[in-house]
Amino acid sequence: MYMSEASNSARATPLEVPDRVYARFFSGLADETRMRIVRYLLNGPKTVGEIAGALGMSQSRISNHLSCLKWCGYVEAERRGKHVHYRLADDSIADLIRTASELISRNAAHIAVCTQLDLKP
Amino acid sequence: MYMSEASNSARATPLEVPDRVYARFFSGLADETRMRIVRYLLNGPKTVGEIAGALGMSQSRISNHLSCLKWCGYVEAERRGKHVHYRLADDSIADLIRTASELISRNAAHIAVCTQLDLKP
DNA sequence: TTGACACATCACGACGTCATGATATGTTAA
DNA sequence: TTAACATATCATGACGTCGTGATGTGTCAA
Repeated sequence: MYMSEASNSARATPLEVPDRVYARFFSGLADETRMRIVRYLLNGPKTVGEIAGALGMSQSRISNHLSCLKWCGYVEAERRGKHVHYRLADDSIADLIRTASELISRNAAHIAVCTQLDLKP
Repeated sequence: MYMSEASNSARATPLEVPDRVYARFFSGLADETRMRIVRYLLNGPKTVGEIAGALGMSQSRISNHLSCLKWCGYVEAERRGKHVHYRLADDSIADLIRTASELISRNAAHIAVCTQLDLKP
């Protein structure tokens, strides 16, 4: 899904995160399907099939989004036999979502109808 | 991209946020230009012209993105004479960015070999 | 080895989002 | 009022991202 040039170097403790990387990172949560997956994984590790079944979506769709989430660092995968178990990669992802929900709760009505540059209130 | 809402929650508490709204909210930060604007506004309120000048971008481009950020609740606008001053709408937006930077930094090793996030500064 | 299962990847069409440049709205001062 | 400035909005074309369905890869058991 995502395409980009390969990176050349990254320091062990990068103090400056380029805005482009921030944007890429947040784009991981800027999709309803991926958001559903991430929030579903708050319940604990799940296999691809479990996620697909729980969300009522095709296996390829879930797998595609999981691979996107993995690249962005939201989830980690571990193969166990035929299955691959996915889990959230870090506890602070829950913090991120909690902070967002607080911000959203103050402006939910507007956000729901936000259509980016094509505003039609 | 946008699908209808899948059956998601059963009767929600007032604070429950639909995943599609989460996605919309995070899409506000899922663009490099908007990310630059938001981070620039961490320095304090600025007019449209100031932002456009500082970032070297056209006025219409900045204005378009500001209107998007406003709808998503990231910024607030206040007109003073001919100018419109924009500021971050909430202090916790800085928290959101800081948490993200920690997550990104924590994944430096993985991101270093990531072919989808370009880390060049 | 074969078959079945679980998951990953790919190509394609549909549609969303971007930057640009032209134009419209609003504000102030002369 | 008019002119100049600051900002907002719109139409267009380029490009990115989505979901689907087909196909590829990996694992295990018989």
